[in-house]
Amino acid sequence: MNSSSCLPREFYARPTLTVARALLGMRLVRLQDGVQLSGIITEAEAYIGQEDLGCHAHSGKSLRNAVMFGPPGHAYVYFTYGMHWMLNAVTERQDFPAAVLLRAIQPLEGIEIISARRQGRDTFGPAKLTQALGIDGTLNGIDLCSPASGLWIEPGPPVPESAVLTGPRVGLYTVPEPWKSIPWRFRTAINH
DNA sequence: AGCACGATGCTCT
DNA sequence: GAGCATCGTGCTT
Repeated sequence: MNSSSCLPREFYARPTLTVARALLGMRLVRLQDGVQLSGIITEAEAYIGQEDLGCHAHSGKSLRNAVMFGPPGHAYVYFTYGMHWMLNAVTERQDFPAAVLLRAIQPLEGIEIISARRQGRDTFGPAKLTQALGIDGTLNGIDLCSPASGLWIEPGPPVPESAVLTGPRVGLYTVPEPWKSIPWRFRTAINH
């Protein structure tokens, strides 16, 4: 696959809900040690600005969330629950902290390697996705619009509106309403 | 098929 | 010291 076809920065420099929806069906590509792995994005969630009490940026800029305050099209990768890495794509304009959490892929290239890393289990889950593609904190802040970083997103098969499901974001147990239930989760209706 | 729980360590108050 | 944008196991229905 041609790595020059990574999505341009203007793709990410749009409203976060637009980007989250548009990422469904796109191909997430990881080039690591000369081996290319990829998968179709099937689930994503929007985290939008300091008003959003579910967003890491809600209490201001910190060392951890600083990348979200930067320019769009970069990877915000953070560590949680003592063992899991999460991958986000930064959206909107510089200084407006927002991002899309990538929550699931359907493996496309490098299926044997992915299967081995996952010990035969699925890749539907934000930490499963990063484990499958070998994504960790060393990729925090990298530019998704440059293939040199080894991680980028390319166009993929379009997902029709009829195949898009929405609902509340996952895992925000202690986040107050309306943020806890606002339907900012997008997924492709496929049988797992 | 669904729920409860333990693992495990970083970040910020 | 508390709280995680989770996962896999093991137990219950």
